[in-house]
Amino acid sequence: MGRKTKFEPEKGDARTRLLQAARDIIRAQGFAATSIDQLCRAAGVTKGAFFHHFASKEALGVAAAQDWSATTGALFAVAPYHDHADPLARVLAYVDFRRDIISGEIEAFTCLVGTMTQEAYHLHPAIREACAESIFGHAATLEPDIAAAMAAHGVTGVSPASLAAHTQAVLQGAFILAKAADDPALAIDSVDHLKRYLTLLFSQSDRRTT
Amino acid sequence: MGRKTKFEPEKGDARTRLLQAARDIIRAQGFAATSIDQLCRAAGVTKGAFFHHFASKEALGVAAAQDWSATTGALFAVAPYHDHADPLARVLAYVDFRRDIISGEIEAFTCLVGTMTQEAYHLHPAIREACAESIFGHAATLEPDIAAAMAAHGVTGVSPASLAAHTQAVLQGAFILAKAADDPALAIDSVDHLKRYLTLLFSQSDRRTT
DNA sequence: ACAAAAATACCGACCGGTTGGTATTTTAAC
DNA sequence: GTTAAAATACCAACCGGTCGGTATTTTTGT
Repeated sequence: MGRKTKFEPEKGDARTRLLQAARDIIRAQGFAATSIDQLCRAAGVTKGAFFHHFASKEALGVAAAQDWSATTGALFAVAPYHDHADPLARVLAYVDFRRDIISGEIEAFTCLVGTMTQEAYHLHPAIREACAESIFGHAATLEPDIAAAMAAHGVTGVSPASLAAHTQAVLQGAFILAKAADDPALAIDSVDHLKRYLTLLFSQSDRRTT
Repeated sequence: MGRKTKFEPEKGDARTRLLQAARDIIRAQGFAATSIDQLCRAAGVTKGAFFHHFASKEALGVAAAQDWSATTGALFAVAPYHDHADPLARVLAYVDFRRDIISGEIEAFTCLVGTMTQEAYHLHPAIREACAESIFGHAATLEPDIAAAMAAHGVTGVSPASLAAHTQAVLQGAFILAKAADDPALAIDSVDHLKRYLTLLFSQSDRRTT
């Protein structure tokens, strides 16, 4: 029942290293353009190890999406934007938090599952599903705060789920623009527009009704 | 010394058919997952014809992006949203126009260059550049109307270029969400949020200042 | 007017390397 | 000693790209 590698204990096991390599390389190159050999080379493992842990390249894609959900989920769960007392303040602080992440190399702040969705939605339904769960699962974590803020400010005409999804759409689109222009500033601009939208949406309704 | 074909075999030109196949197949599968053989099969031409017209697969990608710019540019140039007298009405009608396009099969309404940008920004700089020119070139066509609407409604604090770029970010993000959920409705929702943002942004400033 | 010359358009067999994946063997933990 | 983890060796299909060749059209010298 050999479970752990005696050597290189700090680097983790083959599966973890492959998942890390997948996260970094697929974000930069995309899923289809990333070969299993390249992944193995980057992770420092052999092909035999790869197919011991993953049944296929598609299975690796699914696992990478799930791993992405887990790691980003943990990151957002402890992020400071939850600390505000007012629900609207929490929502706006979330947007600020997303904005602050955008800097440096593009492949360091862009979204793995957004990238994979584009390529896999037609060819690899299993990956598409895992990506969808990641995106909409994360969006769902915003819904309670959005719903509370809407109730507090009397905003009607939109659903919390739709608004939560829209924040993710803006972020995904911002990443595409940053990639196209090869400049993170474009992404930051769009996130600023998103914050302005939320501010206007919630302040406008205050004047109308309660 | 024959230089150019005076009268092209107009309709069924191999180059044109390859470009059409590229537009359709790459939108569904992505650039890397689309093989030259598949393109040739779909276009009904041979590999010899492919490499007669395009120096490489990357060159095909660049040509496809440029072709996309040309065809969509022609479509938007004659679109009815230009007919409104008021610049803000033109901007909002543009958003409506984009919204109305979203229906049916996902690969029919999504954006070729947005899809290619994700995959090519790191591996194929030439494609990234062609995609960027397509996206930001289109955004630039919106700037005069946005600038006029801002002047008319006294909107300050944002640049016309940034707002034009943001409309494209929302659209690109909306496409990703539609792909992830396999449902165009998600994309329509985000475009609705975009229109609400523009409405709020331009109406709010009216109250404050000129 | 006419044909040689040259360029374009297209074909499809073929090449070497790479791909995702398999089969078998070795290593190491309990 | 058993069993999981990982390494090695290997494969057939496919990849982007090349190449020699043909057919057709346009240019051009006369």
